[in-house]
Amino acid sequence: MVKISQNLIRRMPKYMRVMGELQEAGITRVSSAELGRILGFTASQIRQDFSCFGEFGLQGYGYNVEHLREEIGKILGTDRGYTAVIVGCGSIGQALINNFNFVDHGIDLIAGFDVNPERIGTVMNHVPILDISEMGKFIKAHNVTVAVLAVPKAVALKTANDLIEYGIDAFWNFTNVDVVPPYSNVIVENVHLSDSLLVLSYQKANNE
Amino acid sequence: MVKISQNLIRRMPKYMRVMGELQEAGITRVSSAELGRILGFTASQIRQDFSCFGEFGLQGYGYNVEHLREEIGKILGTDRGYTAVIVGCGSIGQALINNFNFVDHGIDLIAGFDVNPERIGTVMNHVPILDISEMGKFIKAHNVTVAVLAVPKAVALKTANDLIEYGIDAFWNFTNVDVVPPYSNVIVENVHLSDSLLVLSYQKANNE
DNA sequence: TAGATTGTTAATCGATTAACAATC
DNA sequence: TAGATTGTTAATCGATTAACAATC
Repeated sequence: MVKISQNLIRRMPKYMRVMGELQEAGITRVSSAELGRILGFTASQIRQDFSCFGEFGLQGYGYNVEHLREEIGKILGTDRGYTAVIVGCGSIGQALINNFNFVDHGIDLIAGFDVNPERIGTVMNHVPILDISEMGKFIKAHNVTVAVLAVPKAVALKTANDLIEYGIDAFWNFTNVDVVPPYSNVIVENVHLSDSLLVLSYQKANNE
Repeated sequence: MVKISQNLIRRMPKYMRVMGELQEAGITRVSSAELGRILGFTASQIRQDFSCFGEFGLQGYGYNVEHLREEIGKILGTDRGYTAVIVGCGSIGQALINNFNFVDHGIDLIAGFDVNPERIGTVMNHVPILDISEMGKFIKAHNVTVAVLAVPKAVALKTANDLIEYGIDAFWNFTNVDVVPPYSNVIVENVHLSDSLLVLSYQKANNE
């Protein structure tokens, strides 16, 4: 198979999103030209992108929306039954528990962990909040795929190291701490809100 | 001046972050080679990047950390005295108010807006929460630079259009709704958490 | 001065776009 | 069949890297 560039990987979720919207709108087929119009990409790029993973279209017809969506889902791993826990249930953790639809991404959010006794034992949006001291046992018992790291900066590194010890090898990292360097087989996706806001500031400052 | 690529713009906040860390650590000078080691970039790329904006270094010496940080700040607009309001103070909005350090990005968060009477009139982390019906008047009176959009999906488009009418032309968009298409002179920075999680899922699914 | 490191030009590499034969 | 649109190869474009003269 061809080399999958970082740029291409970041475009895949966008294809996924559009396929969902088309499906909801009851549209059953779509051409690369139409997809290009929707996303602001060239038709060429879209066909090139898909061809890196297989042949999903039909000459003279285009792409079947449902089928393409399924295939992209397989590529992105949304069909794998992944599970997640949120570590740190402060305001960021709670915002994710209450607002982010993990199920839509094929991920089952099975628990939150915190140190605050007022939170421990509660249930937020069907997710039980457990004592962080039980985390090791829980993770070993439940085959957890992803740890959502939303703890305070000061304990980010220590918590990440603990999680790695418990067998976690994929982090969705909301702390502004680089938690990865030496562990090359640990996957970290950083959510750098800072970078995002600074890009906006740049655009504003250089708009005219 | 040279053309500034999107890739370069997205690297600038990372340089900014490292300069801050170096400064905190009391380091006063740094070479492109050392920066490259820290960030995982080539020294060549770093010099090339900086040269798009000016000459900030000194042959045989490298870059003065404080000076370079200041210059990058100017490029990113952190010295412009921008102000922001948060529109929608549900859990995402509150998480930002309580956790995100706007001041570190040179931005003054001056108000939140909501429809919920229980929130209106309160103060969160020094930020007053006001009735959304007063938003138009407030924005016209206070020269607001950025609107942080954190309202429910259903009212995202309507709220964005209102804000544009009140004179807002820069959005930090936490809704999963594209709020921009036709308004070409409105800047939108989308925080697509979905995309981020799907990339993580992809990496996990294709790790071995 | 000798050593270090920049800013910049040229070379390479990779990603996007264009073109088109294959085929539904 | 004629029209449409894919998958793929080739051409172009842009971004990264290498090299080096300038100079602190």
